[in-house]
Amino acid sequence: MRRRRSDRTSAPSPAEPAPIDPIDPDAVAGSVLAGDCIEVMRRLPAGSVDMIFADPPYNLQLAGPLHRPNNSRVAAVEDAWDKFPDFAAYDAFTHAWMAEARRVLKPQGTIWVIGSYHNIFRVGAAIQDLGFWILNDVIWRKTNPMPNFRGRRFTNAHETLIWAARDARTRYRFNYKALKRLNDGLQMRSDWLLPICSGPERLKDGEGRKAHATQKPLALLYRVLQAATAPGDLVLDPFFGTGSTGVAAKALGRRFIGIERDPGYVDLAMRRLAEAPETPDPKLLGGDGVEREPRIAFGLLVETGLLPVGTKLWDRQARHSVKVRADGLVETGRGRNAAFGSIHQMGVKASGGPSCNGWTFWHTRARNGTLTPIDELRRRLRAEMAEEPLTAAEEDAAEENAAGTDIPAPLSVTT
Amino acid sequence: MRRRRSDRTSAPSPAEPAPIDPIDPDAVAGSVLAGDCIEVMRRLPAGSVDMIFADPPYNLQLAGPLHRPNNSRVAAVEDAWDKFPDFAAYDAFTHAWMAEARRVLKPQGTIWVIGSYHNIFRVGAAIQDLGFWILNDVIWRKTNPMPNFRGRRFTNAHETLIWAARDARTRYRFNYKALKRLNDGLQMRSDWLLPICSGPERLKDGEGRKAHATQKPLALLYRVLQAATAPGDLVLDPFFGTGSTGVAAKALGRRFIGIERDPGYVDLAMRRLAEAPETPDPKLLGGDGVEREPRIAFGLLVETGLLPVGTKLWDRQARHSVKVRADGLVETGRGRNAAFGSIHQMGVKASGGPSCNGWTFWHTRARNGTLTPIDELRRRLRAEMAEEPLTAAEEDAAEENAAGTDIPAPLSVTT
DNA sequence: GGGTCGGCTGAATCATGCT
DNA sequence: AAGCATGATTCAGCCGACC
Repeated sequence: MRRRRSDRTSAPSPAEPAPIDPIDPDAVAGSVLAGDCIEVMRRLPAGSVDMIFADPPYNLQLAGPLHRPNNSRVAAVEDAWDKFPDFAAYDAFTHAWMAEARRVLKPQGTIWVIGSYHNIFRVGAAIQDLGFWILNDVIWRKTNPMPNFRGRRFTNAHETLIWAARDARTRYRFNYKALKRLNDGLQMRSDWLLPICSGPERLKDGEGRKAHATQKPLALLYRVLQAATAPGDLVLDPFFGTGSTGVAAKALGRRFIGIERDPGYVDLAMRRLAEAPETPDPKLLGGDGVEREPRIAFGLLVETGLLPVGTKLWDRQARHSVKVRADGLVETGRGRNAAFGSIHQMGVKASGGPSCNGWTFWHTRARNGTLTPIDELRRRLRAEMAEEPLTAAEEDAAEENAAGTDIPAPLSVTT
Repeated sequence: MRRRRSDRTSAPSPAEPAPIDPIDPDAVAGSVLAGDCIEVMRRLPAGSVDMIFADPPYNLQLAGPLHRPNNSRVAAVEDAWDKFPDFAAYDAFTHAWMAEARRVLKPQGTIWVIGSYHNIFRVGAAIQDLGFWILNDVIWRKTNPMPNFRGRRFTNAHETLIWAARDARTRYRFNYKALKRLNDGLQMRSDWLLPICSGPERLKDGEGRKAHATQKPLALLYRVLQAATAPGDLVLDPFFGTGSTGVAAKALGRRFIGIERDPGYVDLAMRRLAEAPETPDPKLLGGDGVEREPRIAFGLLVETGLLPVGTKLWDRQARHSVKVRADGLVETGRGRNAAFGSIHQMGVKASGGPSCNGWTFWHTRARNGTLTPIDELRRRLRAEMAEEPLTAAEEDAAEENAAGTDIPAPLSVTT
C-alpha cells in the first residue's frame, strides 16, 4: 500500500524506525556514550568524524576450555558479546555497524579495524564490499604472545589491522614523516612489533582478574593516531571497551567519542579517562613536520640576486645545462634548437623522465667544479624570509657552500 | 524440458559438461599438467592429495604507471591472468577453484593459500564459507620489500598465508617438533621473516627480465612443506607458475602435481624441475622426530622387567602414589577406595585435571628419594629397541638418572 | 684479486593545488 | 570538472664496472 504524504505528519507507526534523536559530536567529544554502537552512530550526523578505530568482537568460536601443560586453565574470551550463531550472523552484524561507520566518517577520513584470523577475513571483505578502499593491512607482531600449549599449530603471535579510506580516490591523512622519524629514519613498515597489554597498564577488577578480555596496548593506539590524525581531530571508537583509544587520544591532543554497550565498561572507561594525562603543550605533539613551507617562485631567486641572469645551471652529471633568464624561466640551445621553460619543464626535457623536480635537478657550479642544488638557495631564502636566524651549524654549512662559488651572498629580502 | 533417461546414452549435447577423463594422481606425480586448474582438478579423484599450496592471482587493480624518485618505472604485474572485472568475478573464481581443491584434498589434508590485502580477505572468507577450518594465518615478513616511493602509505612489507584443514575436526599433520628445531628450540611463530626471491634463484627470460612476475622464494615453500607434510606425501599446486612448489617438494622427498594454464610457464617449470636436486638419502629428511618413534605400551615396561610388578609410582610432589600391576595397569587404595586404570586415567584422578600424560606425571622413587619420570624408562627402552647407541650426553644423563634407584638395568628386548 | 661505488630492481591498488 | 603546473619521493640486496 502506498503511503500518502499526509501520513508522514502523523505519529510514526511501530513499523517505522523510532525518530532519531540527533547527537552533536562536538558536544559529546571526550565522553563515552552508552548503548549499541549501531543505534548511537545513527544519531551522529554524516561526515562528522575524522577517523574511526574499531576493535569489534572476534567471533572466536572456541570449542571448549583450554588448559596449559600444567593443567591450569587459560582465561579465554567467553563473554556474550563474542557469541554469534554462524558466519552469516557475524557478517550481518559487521556490515551493519560498518555501514553506519562509513556514513559518519568524513569523506577524507579513514577507518582502522583490528582482528584475528577468526574474523578479519569477514571484516576485510565487508570493508571492500561497502566501498572503503584498503590502504594497508598492518600486522601487530606481539613480543610476548601466548604460546600454543597443545603444540598443534604455530604460535599465534600477531593480530591484523586493516586501514582503509572512505573512498577510493580521496585525500586521506598519513603523517609519513612523523612515522619515519618514529622508525629511526626509515619508512614505517606494515609490520609493527609491540608488546601485549600487561603489567600496570592492564586494568584489573576487584579480584585481580583482568577487567576486559581484549584490552589493547596504548602503544598500538598511539601509533595509529599518530599515523592518521592531526591534533584536534575527532576520533570515534564504536567498541570502546576500557577506553584505550580515548586515553591515547587525550595524550596526543586528539578529541574522541567512545561508544560502549556494557554499562560496566562504560563506568570503567570513564573513571580511567578522568585520570588519564593530557599533553599540556601542543608543541610537544609534533604533527607531521610537513606543514607547508611558503612557496618560493624560482623567479624570486633571480629578483633577489641570488641567481644573476645568465647563470648556468647543470644537472648532477653536468651533462645538461640551462641559462637563467630575467623572467624566471631557463633556456637552452640556439637558433632552431632553442627552448625555454620553467626549471621543471626543462628538467623533464633534459632527463627524459615523466616528471622532474627542477629544484633538486638543477645545480649551480662553483669555480672548483662543486655542484650545489638550487634547492639549497631556496632553503636559504626561506630562512631569511622567516626572519629566523640560522643555527650555528647551518651558518657554517651555508658559508662552506658559498665559499668559492659564483653565487653572491644572500641579500635581505622584502616581500 | 525434462530429459529422458535414454538421452544420456546418446552423444553429449554441447550444453552438457564434457565427459570426465580421469587422471591417476600417482601416475602424474612429479609432472606439470597444462590447463585450467579447475578443469584439471575435476579429473582428479576425491581425497587424493595430502596438501595443497596455492598462489592464486591477487587481483591487484593497479591504476597507472608508478615511478621511483629517480624516475625509473616500476615493473608492475600487468599480466592478463591478474585482471578481474570486479570483486564478484574474483569471488566466483575463488569459490570455484577452492571447492574443487577441497574435494581433491584428503579428509585429513590441509591447504595453504598466499595473498596480499588486495585479495586475502576474499580468499579467507571463501575458505571459511566452503567449510575449511582455519588453523593459522601466517605472515611472511619480507626482509627487503619494495619501498613506498610516494610516501603515501606504510611500506607494504608482508604477505599473508592462510593455513586451513579440510574440516573442523580432522586430524591434520603439523610437524611441531621439526619446526621448533628450525626455530632454535622455540615454538615456530605465525610471523616468518624471509627475503623475497631475487639473485640467482630468480628465473630470468632471454633478455634478463624476470621470467614470472610473482616467483616465490624456495625458503617459504620449504617451511610450508616441512610444517604440514611427511616424506612421500602428495602435494598439489593449482597455480604452479615457475614450479617453486615442485622444486621444494623434490628437495624434501615429497611428491607433487603442478597445474599451470600458461604453456610458457609449463615449459619453464618442467625444464627447471628436470635440473632440480633431489635429496638422495631419506634419512636426511628428518620428519617430525615424533611419529617415527615406535609406540611403547606401558605394559612393555613391566614385561621387560624395567618396572617390576608392585613398584610404587609417585607424582612429582610425592603426594599421590599407585602400584604397578602385572596387566600394565596401575592401582591405588584399598577396599572401597580401590581403583585402577591406565597410567593416564589414574593421573587424571590424582591431578584433578581434564587430562594427563601418565608418562610424565608418574615417577619412580630412588632410595635417596630422587624422582624420575617413567618417560625416562620408555626412552631407554626405545633406544634399546632401535638398537641405536645413545649419544654420549644421553648416556651420561641416563646413568645419572639411574644411579641409586631401585630400577634394574635395562634388559635386552626382543619383540 | 679484493674492495668500492654506482646502477638496477622487487605482487604497488603511491599527489596536490590552482585555474 | 578537467587540465595543467608544481614538485615530493626509496630500502635492501645483487651485480657489474672500475680501481
